[in-house]
Amino acid sequence: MINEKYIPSEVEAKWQKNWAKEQAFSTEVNRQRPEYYVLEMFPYPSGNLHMGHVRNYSIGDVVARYKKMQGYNVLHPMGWDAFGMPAENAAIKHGVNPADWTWENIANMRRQQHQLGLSYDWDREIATCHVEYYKWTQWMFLLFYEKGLAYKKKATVNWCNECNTVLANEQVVDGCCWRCDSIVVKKELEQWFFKITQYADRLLEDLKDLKGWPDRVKTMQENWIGRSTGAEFSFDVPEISEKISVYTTRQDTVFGVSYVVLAPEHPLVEKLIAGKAEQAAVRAFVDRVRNMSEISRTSSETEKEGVFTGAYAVNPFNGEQVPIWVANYVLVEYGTGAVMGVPAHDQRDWEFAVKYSLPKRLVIQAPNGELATDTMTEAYDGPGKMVNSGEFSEMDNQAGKNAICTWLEQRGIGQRRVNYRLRDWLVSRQRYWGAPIPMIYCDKCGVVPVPKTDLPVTLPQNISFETGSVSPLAKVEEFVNCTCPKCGGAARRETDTMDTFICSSWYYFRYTDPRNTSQPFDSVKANYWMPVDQYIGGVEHAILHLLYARFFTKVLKDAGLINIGEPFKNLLTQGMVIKDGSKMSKSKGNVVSPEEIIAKYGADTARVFILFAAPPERDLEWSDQGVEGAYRFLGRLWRIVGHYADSLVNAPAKYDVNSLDKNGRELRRALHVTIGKVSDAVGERFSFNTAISSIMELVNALYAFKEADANAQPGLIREVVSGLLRLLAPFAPHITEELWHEVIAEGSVHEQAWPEVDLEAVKVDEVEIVLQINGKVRDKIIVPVGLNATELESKAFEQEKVKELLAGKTVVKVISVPQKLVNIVVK
RNA sequence: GCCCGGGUGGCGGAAUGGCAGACGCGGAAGACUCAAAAUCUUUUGUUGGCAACAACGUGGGGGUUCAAGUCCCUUCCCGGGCACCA
Repeated sequence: MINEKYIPSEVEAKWQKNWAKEQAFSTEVNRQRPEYYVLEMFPYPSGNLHMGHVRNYSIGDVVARYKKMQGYNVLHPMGWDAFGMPAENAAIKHGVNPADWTWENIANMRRQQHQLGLSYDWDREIATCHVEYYKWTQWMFLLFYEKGLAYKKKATVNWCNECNTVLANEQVVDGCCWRCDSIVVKKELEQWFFKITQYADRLLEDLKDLKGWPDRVKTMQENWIGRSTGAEFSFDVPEISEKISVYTTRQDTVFGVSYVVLAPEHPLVEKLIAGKAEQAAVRAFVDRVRNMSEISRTSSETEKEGVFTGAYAVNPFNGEQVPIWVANYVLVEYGTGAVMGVPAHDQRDWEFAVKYSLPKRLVIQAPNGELATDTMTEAYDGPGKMVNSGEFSEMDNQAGKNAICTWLEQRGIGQRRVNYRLRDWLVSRQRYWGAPIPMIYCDKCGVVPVPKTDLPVTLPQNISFETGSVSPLAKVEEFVNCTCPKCGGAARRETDTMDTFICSSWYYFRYTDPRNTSQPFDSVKANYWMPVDQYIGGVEHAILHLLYARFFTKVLKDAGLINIGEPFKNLLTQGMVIKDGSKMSKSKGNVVSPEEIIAKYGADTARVFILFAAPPERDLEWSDQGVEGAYRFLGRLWRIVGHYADSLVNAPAKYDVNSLDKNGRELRRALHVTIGKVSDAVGERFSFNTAISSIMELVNALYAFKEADANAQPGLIREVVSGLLRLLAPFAPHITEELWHEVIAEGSVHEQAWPEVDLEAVKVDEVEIVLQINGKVRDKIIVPVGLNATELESKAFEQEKVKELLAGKTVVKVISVPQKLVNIVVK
């Protein structure tokens, strides 16, 4: 018997318990059915779900449930990105144990996820801080090391004073720390790196195959990788018997070089100025630039400044001596740390030359032939004909680029070169709460990897947290001191932990085989499920996580562990949840707590609202009244099904469709039109908002039917309600389950097949045709379906209103579109 | 500066080149009620008109087309990404 009033808390708790008991969403490899892997980015266990999570999981849950009803074997797991700074900060601030803090947060957030009624296979839950997980993260590190992809080097690295640790380039946003926003400084440190640059080309190339990714994300990755092609060659510096190697993409302009510039950190600077009058000035300049912050140093707004070294280099193309400068706009990390200056054809060089009165020489003439350095006001970087370029003069500059390279290669003084903006991934962190890097330092044997059989390297408990610049693990004697696996002598452990982005770079593989104790995952299982068919998360990971995960996947493929090269086939980047015009945040005080909303309206309402209020990729404006609307809609559904409950329970499963009257046929048509619309919206377009609006229309149609026809055929009502509940089930899983159970059948609505359109039901025998005169709607007529253009036209001219409006006018043209409209053009 | 998104009623948002504003919110009216809430029904782009109806209307300006929110050109505004990468 259906309760008169819809009380979500009762319905939802009941079914959540039931699904948990039945393990309704557990999955195994099954080759009888097509597989489908839907994944939402796993959360950091901060303690509470926020609306962004609710949105993320609601979207994923709709996809998972829909695919399941379509007959797919669906994998839909959940876990925790559980290592990271907040746990450690809580430890420092409140003296709690990071592990305890993390596990408590996980427990709370898991409880909140249960309240949302998400269809996860909870047997596959993982947490990256669990020793059975990070053991395999360490295994991955060793794999990278074996493959020569993990190495240690001393380098200038990004350091965050607030977080007391180094950061990867990807984690520096506008010169600030991605996590705490404080200014990042440079430090010279010996650190572990992953050789992601070795995969730069493939990471770039394979973007083309990611048809299911938003262009925006692909473009961002493309920019980040920043591939360029050009030439590298040397300028001789006879006075010190050295060469300065430069990289350029504009080798076609080599005859226009009027100076060579080094980065302040370039290793040759000291040698060049040794004993020269310029020595003091150059050193002062270099010191000043080095002390500039990263932000002002790399901003294109910063004025180009430089200083002459007093030394000269020889242009190998024309033998000219050109001055060597040091300037702030040259970066030591990119290319060779030295560039050739061609003021006429590079805007930066132009500005620099103007400031220091360096000569400009035109070597590319524009197609209109009007360029001259005296009349130019800025550099010309367009295409053209090479001039003043010796044997290359008169060549098209594109062809010239090639010819110059060939010239260099033939003489052995240079070659074609590809360069990337992407740098290797700095993966060490001077923090406690992360996976320890499984490396050992032995005085005799040097750097020795921990044997895989000795894993895991366990994080010690009972550790004291004081702020300082050494890694917390370095202070734990029992952890640091160990024996060398090679010689058995006394040795020390690496005390840095891994960047947590390593943990999240392979978790989607672990889900495919989460309890494996002998390997990170079984290849057969991973190959069955992978790639992830639909990945869903925020666009803020467009570069970070999504680039690292792609890198990992390629390395694992090369290592023979899997047979796919890309982890995520389709990517949906959801928009933010906004309130009062800005992102929900504690500091803005505009946070709406999911738990409160669920307590007041239920999870179904929260889900329906959040999916209905905006398309998934766009930002979503939170509206309390909108939530009320979603709640009202579910109430309306509840009541209309309740109204028909008696006849539904006794309804026949089959009935004679031909016996329906006009109202009945229309209702049945509404059902099947809705099935078509919702299937298209959910399955093809991820347009959940319009899917829900179509379902709302069907409910409205049911109310209209009730008003019009008191004696409904039970068979028809059953067909409609059964279809309606199945259509809504992925969105509002609890209420549909309850109603299904009460009025349709014993089993779960979520085990049912997705409804199919009956084309017969959708057919109509009359259509409305719009009559336009000069493109303006003047009348509408109902005509039998299938009239051709000519028949329609004559019908149109028969209309009294049309005749009236045409009186005294000349018909110029008539456009007649069957099933749609007739447009009469008159003068 | 460059590259992506986006600009549609009072609001969130719909519209394979073919009736702009589906659906929801908000507003108005009616029914039920002693009354209110809840619910159900009707209505609701703007302007003019008692009305039938007409004109206007998708950031601005041009264009293509019988027909443009949708295609093309141009311009403005908002959001995001990249930005001395040679």
